[in-house]
Amino acid sequence: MKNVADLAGVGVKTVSRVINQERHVSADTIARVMQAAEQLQYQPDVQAGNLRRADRRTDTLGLLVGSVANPFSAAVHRAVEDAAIHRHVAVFASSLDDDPERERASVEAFLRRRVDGLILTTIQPSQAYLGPQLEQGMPVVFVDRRPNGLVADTVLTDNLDGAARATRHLLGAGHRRIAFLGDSGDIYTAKERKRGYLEALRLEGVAPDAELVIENLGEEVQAEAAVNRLLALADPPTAIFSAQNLITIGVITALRAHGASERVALVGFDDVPMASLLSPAVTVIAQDPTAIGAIAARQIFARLDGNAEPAQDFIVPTRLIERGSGEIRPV
Amino acid sequence: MKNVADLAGVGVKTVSRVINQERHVSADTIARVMQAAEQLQYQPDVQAGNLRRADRRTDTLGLLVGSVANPFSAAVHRAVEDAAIHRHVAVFASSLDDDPERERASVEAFLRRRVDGLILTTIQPSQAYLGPQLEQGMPVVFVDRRPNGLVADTVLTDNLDGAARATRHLLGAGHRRIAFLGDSGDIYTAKERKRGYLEALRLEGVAPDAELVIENLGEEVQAEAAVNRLLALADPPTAIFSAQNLITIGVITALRAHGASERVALVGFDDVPMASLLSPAVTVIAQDPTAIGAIAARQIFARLDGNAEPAQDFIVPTRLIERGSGEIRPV
DNA sequence: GTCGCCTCCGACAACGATGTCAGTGTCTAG
DNA sequence: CTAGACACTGACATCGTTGTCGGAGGCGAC
Repeated sequence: MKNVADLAGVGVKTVSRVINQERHVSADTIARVMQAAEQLQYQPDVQAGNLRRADRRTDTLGLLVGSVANPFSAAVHRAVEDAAIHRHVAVFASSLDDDPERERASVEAFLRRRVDGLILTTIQPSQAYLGPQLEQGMPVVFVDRRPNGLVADTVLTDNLDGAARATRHLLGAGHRRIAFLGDSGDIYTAKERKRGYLEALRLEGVAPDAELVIENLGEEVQAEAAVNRLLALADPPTAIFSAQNLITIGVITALRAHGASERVALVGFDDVPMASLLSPAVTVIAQDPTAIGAIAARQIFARLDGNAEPAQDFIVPTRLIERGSGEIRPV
Repeated sequence: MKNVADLAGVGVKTVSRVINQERHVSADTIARVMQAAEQLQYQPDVQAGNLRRADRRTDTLGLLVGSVANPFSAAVHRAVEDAAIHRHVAVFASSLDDDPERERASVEAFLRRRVDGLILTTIQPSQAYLGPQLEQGMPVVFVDRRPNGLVADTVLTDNLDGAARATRHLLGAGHRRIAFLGDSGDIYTAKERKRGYLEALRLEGVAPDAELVIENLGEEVQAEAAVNRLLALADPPTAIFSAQNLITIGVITALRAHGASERVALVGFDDVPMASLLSPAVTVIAQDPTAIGAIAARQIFARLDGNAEPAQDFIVPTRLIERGSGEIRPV
């Protein structure tokens, strides 16, 4: 900036005024400064400005999602980015990988860089460590999973309702032996979805069978193995509710291998890529990651703009997409 | 930092020394400072430090990809993140959307934030505007597309070879009427893939038919329409080479609708999600986005660590995955 | 005892920008 | 002609941190 000022023959403050489009600079001076800035390829340093600026904004956001390579997370990321770009806010994106240590490291990295706000998916047993930041007025929005030990804005899929709906859909097709395949019970969404499954069974008067409930499936191959076990039972399930994306894919693979995909009904939680092109096409409870990201970003910016209402929950509804696999009736 | 110093009863410089683990601080003082920092939940401001620090590093990277929601881009992003996290480097990720204005805005946003390096996918006709940064020693690596008006490290899929291989594969199955479906000829990868297609035809002595070459397909529905047109020709193609991800999906949808998916052969460039679960399963030329991201990050860090060799091209090979659709023989 | 070296520590300037304030010049109303 | 308002400008302090430098004290070698 000093160089620009020297070249234009003005003081640094005047350059600052021109760059920030403040008033009280003559047209002539503006032209000279602009030309000098152009000539020197001057780019202001937002961090340095931020140091002295009154509002202390860095125009930067920290986003922590499951994994930037996961389609659900990627859609959330994209929605956040689209909201941020309009405000000239840049987004730091990190992957959680359901690793508590990564949560800690990422949040710390964000805070050291003085982001204006945080959008977080979490795995640690408690997020109380963010208390000081919240009190200082930093906007924090949790997405996909509810925080513990802290009250803050949270954007959630309606997991309970979606899982119940999936289960009711299968019950409605006449199924009574419906298996539940889910991932680790430590994860908020997994717990909720299992709860929805059990509740729907209860309301219909169907006693849950522990044999049909398999959890802690982290990867596709584990889901495949689980299906293999289920189909080998004396009284195998006639339908499967798969409570997560990758698990659904594992289930499809395993059912195919057994030649059972036209016989055993399947409803998955969270949409699967290419679902409508598979045969049978896959019935799912679709989430709306774009809405989740958009709402989270909107709330962050509302807070930055002064909204000081009490923390709020945003529940994003799911949508049942009937494509075929969920409408198979028991034999 | 001032507060920590006061609380610990030492000077600010001593706090700085403790935080940065410099030598010449007594164990007793270290303990006092650490305790004060803990008590005040002190987080150093990396940007302020960077202002004065000799190396001027912000431990920050700018990454511009096609779209963070696209699986290919997401995999690149993930690979970059994994490399960065080990060096405590945070990544700004942005989406290009093949919009020149977005390229300009994103790069500017990165530069204003003084990132240590750039990993870019570009769309503008020239990247000469980055000349000054390159000269100042900022590492810039281009991924997926070659830059124009600038010599810099570049990581590319072997588009020419991959496209030629796809075409040869179809020729080898006996096809002579092979359609080419690609996106905008303005895009580097599209040009290269078309070149590979034409070259393979030429080497085999097959005259290209302009009727069978359709370009500028940006979205799935356009690809579907193109297939409809192709199948309505007097002498329709017996095979299709689809030069991009989304186009391949559109082709599959359209072939299905015509009941032609078991009759018309298909090879796609870039893998498609769930490809092996479709019927017929989709034969593709798979790219390796993880390798691309990893190589780009490695090169950025090598440059930051002082590597000053001339700019280099990294060509990442493709892999032909035969799954069925590409092995259909002409009737 | 003195010199030199080393450890430990803090005062101060500086990084690149902005907020404050005061100074100059011009215009308008009385 | 003068006072007051307002446009325009730059000097200076400041943001949170680190580089430089010098001072105080301890220790070993001569």
